[in-house]
Amino acid sequence: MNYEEFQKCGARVTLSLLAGKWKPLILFYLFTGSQRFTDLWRIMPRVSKKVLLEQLKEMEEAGLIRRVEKNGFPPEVFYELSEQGRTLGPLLKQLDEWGDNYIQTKE
Amino acid sequence: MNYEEFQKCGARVTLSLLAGKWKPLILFYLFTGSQRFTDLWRIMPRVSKKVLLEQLKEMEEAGLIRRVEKNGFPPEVFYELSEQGRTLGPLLKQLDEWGDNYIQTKE
DNA sequence: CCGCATCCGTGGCGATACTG
DNA sequence: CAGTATCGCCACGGATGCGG
Repeated sequence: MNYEEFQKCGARVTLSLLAGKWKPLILFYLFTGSQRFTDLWRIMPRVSKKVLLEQLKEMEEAGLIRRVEKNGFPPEVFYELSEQGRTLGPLLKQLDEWGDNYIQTKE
Repeated sequence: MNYEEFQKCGARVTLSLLAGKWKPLILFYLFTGSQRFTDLWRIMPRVSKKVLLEQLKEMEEAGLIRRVEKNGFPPEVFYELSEQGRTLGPLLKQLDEWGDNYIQTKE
């Protein structure tokens, strides 16, 4: 495997989708159900709205989540997992388990 | 789960260990066996020695790989997976498979 | 409430040259 | 050959304020 092949390989692609600082956390929350933007934002007090929007937009373009807008004023926007995004479940679980195990061995 | 918990959660830890631009590729190569530094470097023509060394050092400190030095001149240094690093095998495989699948659905 | 524009600091990454 | 020193870029993330 050379560099070009590596860039296209599955592992690289997957990691690039999860690479954003807040994306895994967003995914974890969305696994608990559809979330309103302002609620997502409130749960993560340290992220600016701008950045949160960026990450959501990227994930939406990647097809991992869906943006659901309810017309009216004030606006009401929900974000939820797509089918594609839901398939990340087992992967996130394994990432989590490996990490927990790793932490154990370091203590 | 709040932000602080998230920072310590397993998934986050795992992702942080794999986050370097060249780390997954390094791991893939090391899974094929112990590698001399200069060979690793030759295989990845686009990375500078400085950066490659940085990533190797971080992975060594994380306990994922081992640095094996053979005394003499010119110096001869090999890098190889630790037991800990070897346990990443199934995880990398799953990352790769999910990514391949993802790419399929995009075509 | 949601999204966008602007400005800015920082760190990861890279190029290059040099030492033992 | 392996590693260090120096310099610079730029994308990412963050702070703040405006507008629909």
